[in-house]
Amino acid sequence: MDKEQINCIESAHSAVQLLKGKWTYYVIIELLMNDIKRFNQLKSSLGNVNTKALTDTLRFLEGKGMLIRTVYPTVPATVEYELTLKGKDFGRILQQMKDWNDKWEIKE
Amino acid sequence: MDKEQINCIESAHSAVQLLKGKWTYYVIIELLMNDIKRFNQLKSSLGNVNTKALTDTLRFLEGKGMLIRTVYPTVPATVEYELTLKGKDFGRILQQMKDWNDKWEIKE
DNA sequence: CCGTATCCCTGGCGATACTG
DNA sequence: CAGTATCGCCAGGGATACGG
Repeated sequence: MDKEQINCIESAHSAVQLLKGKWTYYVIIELLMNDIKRFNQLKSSLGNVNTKALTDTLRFLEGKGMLIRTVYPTVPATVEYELTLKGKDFGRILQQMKDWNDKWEIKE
Repeated sequence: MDKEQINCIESAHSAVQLLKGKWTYYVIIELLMNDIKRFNQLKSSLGNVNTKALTDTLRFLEGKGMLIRTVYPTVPATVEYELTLKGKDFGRILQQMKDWNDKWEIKE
């Protein structure tokens, strides 16, 4: 890896930010696996996150253009979340992280 | 990306943890660019992090096998930090994050 | 020079109750 | 069902001073 490349890596910063939150990573994984999920489906899948943490996370990812929130005017309300193309493409990064981890984890 | 692949991505978890800390990312970048740096060199490169935050970060990364800490018994003490092979290989992930970001960032 | 030792403070997150 | 609204905690970081 040459120096110029590395120098430019600083622009990885905004991608890194996406993984700072405690739940962002798990939400993305869930939506990669299931395409579409409703609020409470996500909530139970993630082992009962509290509602505030989950809504904060979803709003954050929506703001970053990672997912789409769709509200259906039913009673009671139905809301579906799914990844955008950008969000789905992020899966490649997670895949590479997995590969890296498998490669370097301690074996005994 | 098929479902089985995605399911396994959960093992990306420990790679994700490496980016949670406020300074881990920047330390790795610095050491990718410079191979070897001493404590105060890192400190000033990172825009004067406070000492505690930096030592915590360095100890954390050392514990994860990302870097090597070498102490030279000079007076005053000299300490050098450099990435391990594992740490250097992590650069590929950051590179891909940069590529992803360039691909999807908003242009206007 | 390279930290350790304190103290402090903030914001991310949790628990819970309540609404359209 | 899908949140919003409060309140509170506490771990991660910051500022500073001191030690080998």
